[in-house]
Amino acid sequence: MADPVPRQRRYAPRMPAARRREQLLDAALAVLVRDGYGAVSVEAIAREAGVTRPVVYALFEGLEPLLLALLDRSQQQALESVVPLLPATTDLAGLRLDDWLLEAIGSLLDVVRARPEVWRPVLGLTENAPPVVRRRIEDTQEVLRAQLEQVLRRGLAAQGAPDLDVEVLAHLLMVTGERLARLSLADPDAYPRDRLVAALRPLLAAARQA
Amino acid sequence: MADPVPRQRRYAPRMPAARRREQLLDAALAVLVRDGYGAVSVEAIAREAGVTRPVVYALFEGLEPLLLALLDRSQQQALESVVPLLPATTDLAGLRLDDWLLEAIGSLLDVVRARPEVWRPVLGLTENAPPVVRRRIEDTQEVLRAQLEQVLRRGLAAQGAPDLDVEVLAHLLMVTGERLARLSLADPDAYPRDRLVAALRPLLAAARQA
DNA sequence: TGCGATTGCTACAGGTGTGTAGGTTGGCCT
DNA sequence: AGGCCAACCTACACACCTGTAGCAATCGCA
Repeated sequence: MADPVPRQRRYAPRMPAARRREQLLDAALAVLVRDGYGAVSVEAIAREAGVTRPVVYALFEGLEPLLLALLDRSQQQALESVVPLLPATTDLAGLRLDDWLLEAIGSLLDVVRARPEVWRPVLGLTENAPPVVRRRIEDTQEVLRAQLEQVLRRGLAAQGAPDLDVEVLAHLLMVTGERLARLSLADPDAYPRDRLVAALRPLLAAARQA
Repeated sequence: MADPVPRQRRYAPRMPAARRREQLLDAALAVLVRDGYGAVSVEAIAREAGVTRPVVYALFEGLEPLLLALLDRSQQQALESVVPLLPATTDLAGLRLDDWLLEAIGSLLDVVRARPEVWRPVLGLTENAPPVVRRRIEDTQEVLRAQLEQVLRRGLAAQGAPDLDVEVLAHLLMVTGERLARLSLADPDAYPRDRLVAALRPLLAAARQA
């Protein structure tokens, strides 16, 4: 009497909580990259993972905590790639600042190109995000900017360069990095790494000599 | 029997269609500036205007057409302020390119500071916008960027400057302008117009000498 | 003063998302 | 084998948004 045909898998395959958590974060990232922050919802994440909402609520307190967890994961990966690009303060003496900047930006482009899915959420999609998430992204960017500002300040002092507005310049370098990274992601053929780096060189050279 | 107390104005004050259209655009802009694109809906606009949804649907085909109408209005105002900053092609010969750029960006900052509510929607809030709106904003930015690229190309040719990657540099100048404008809006006291312009000067020196 | 076009409203049907309460299934472990 | 708990699910009560049909108020003008 019972239906012997395996009724199209009513239950999602079982998983230990920890693994399911990771899978949900992956699902959230997938939705986010594919459809943008605006499309991210508990519902959408559950759907993407082939699971129902209560599963999500059992593992996360709600949407925002889930997104923050995702950000923890992504930002850690992102920072791990980027922080090494900052020079140790000890090296600053013998450092040609503009050469270092060019190399740093080149490496950034490599890193971004290597793992686009990690970077897209941080690079472009910050506006539509829930306020908490946006704040987090902006805070992190500000931390990086401040770091960069320190490097610039010390580097310039060490090589006796003129009085530049280091704070504002750090802002401009950040958006420059962002834009170059985005160009690189959007059209890798038209904007290969070396072209972007080369385009930047004359600007930085100008800042070198008094 | 009837309630003689004027029941808290059941009807919104009447208005000719044309004026109501404008008011609805204003309401949309207000919501957008206050709560971001994500909060914009026909419902929210109607509420902000003190009116019910059918009124909105009577005057616009729906949310997207309304937003596009708003963009028409804002972009026209924005372009009217910005286009005059581009030099006539005839002036290019006697033009010191970097001085012109500095002056242009200075004027941009003035214009933005003068009418923040016109610029905010275009400057920051593009990500959460409906796809059509985002496309429109990006297209317009690309048009401006292409214009800028032309000015740079001709200007550099006219003053015999080195072979710079004008296309990429135009991108960088655009994001630079954007960031400076945003800094200016966010904290006018910390970032007065003249400081921002001054910070930019040393970078632009690159364009001058061969 | 009263009629008619204009302007606005109420009310309904349908869609999608949020959380949660309470039942069901599957698999490990004795 | 059978019990038990973790992992999933169904179902409900809200909330907010979209469009639209049909009714009610208002204002201008004869």
